[in-house]
Amino acid sequence: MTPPGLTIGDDTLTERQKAVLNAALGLLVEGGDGLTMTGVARRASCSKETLYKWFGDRDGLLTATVQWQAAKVRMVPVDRERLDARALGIALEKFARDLLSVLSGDISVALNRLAVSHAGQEKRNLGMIVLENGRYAMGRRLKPVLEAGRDAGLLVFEDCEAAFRTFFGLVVRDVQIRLLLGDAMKLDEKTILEDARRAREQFFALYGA
Amino acid sequence: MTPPGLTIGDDTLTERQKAVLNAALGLLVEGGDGLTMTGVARRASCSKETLYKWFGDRDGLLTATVQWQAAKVRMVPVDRERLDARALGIALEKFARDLLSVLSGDISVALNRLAVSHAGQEKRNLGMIVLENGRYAMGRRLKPVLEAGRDAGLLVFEDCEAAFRTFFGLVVRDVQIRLLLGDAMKLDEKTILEDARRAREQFFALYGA
DNA sequence: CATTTGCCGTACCGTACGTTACGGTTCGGC
DNA sequence: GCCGAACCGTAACGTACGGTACGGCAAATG
Repeated sequence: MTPPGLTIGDDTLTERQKAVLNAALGLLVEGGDGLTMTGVARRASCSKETLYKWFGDRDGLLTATVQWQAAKVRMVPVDRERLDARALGIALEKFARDLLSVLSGDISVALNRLAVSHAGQEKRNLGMIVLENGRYAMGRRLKPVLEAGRDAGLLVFEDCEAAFRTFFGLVVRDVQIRLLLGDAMKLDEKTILEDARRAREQFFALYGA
Repeated sequence: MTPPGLTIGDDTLTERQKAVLNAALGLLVEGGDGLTMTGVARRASCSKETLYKWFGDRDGLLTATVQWQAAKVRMVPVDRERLDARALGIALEKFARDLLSVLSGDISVALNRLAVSHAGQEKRNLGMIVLENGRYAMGRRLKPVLEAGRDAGLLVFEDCEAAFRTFFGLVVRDVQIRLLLGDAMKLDEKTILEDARRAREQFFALYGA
């Protein structure tokens, strides 16, 4: 059994365990209520006893599932070499595209729904995990780019965190909450490209030197 | 029993029924899992038989609760008389303050968590109700103001919906998703005022004539 | 070959909760 | 005062699901 509190990564899991967590992810995407211990055991062709041996209890399985998915979506970091206005704009736009793509994906929606509903109860760990690997990871990833842009004289801001949150708002707008609430909005590749370009332009209009 | 599909308003409910729904709201805010039929009956000092007689089943009670809360938070409409740049800025800033105040309130967070978790199952009605009385109601309320600003030559945009969504993003940013995920961020009166002012300034910088 | 280990499949248990049923009480109308 | 409707409080039922126990089997281990 995985010790509680230990971060689950790619190497601390056997292939069989990864398969089990992928089965849980599939069940979660197909509809939040299908994710029962019996359902996971049947989908993964394993016994419930094994689930409890490996993950402790239902919460442990859910936590491991969320962490496993978080470990899978490591986005490529942005390089801050040769930073001119064009390169910075490309980096920001690519970041926006990646963010919208992940956010609008079935897995992200299902995972955020699960974490949000668990944050309503006493168990807030799932919410914190999603926050840490979602919103906060985004900030840690983009802030060096923003600061590099400021150092290069391309951007003007005092509070980097505030600048990132504005960029976040310009990119995401009402997309995430509408998706979480079940709004059947279409977010195809073309829309994402347009949204990312618009967010970049608006961000430069607000923070460009 | 309330016929299914009928919109529950302020006048279609007796005082006793409103008290029951307020009890359900209180239970919901105190922790999503406390909202059981037995819990509501005990809190409202009524019998479960009465609950089922009035609301049909648990889903009906939840739907009525959400609609009842939505009926309570009718925000004051913005008047479009005497629209100069200063009046428009004040209207936008007040809208932003109201939006942030409602969004960060305990009831809104609890209600959105409930609706989000229900959107993950097959029953999407709660999510649609919250969307209709939340995000969409905001759009219907602000769009006339934006168009009046455009008619007065104060704002420049082609797509009113897009302009509203940008304003929404500038105001809300990451606040709602962080609150829904259980982030213990403080959003006191001072912060809301500053956020609203910043959102107004940024929106004017992007869409001002 | 004998033994241990790990795991599958399944049956089982306890609990929580939605739902129903029923006896007792209050209250307005005649 | 009498009646019926509405309602309260509680007990009871059915089910779903988290968690546990156990038999069997196959592969590793000696």
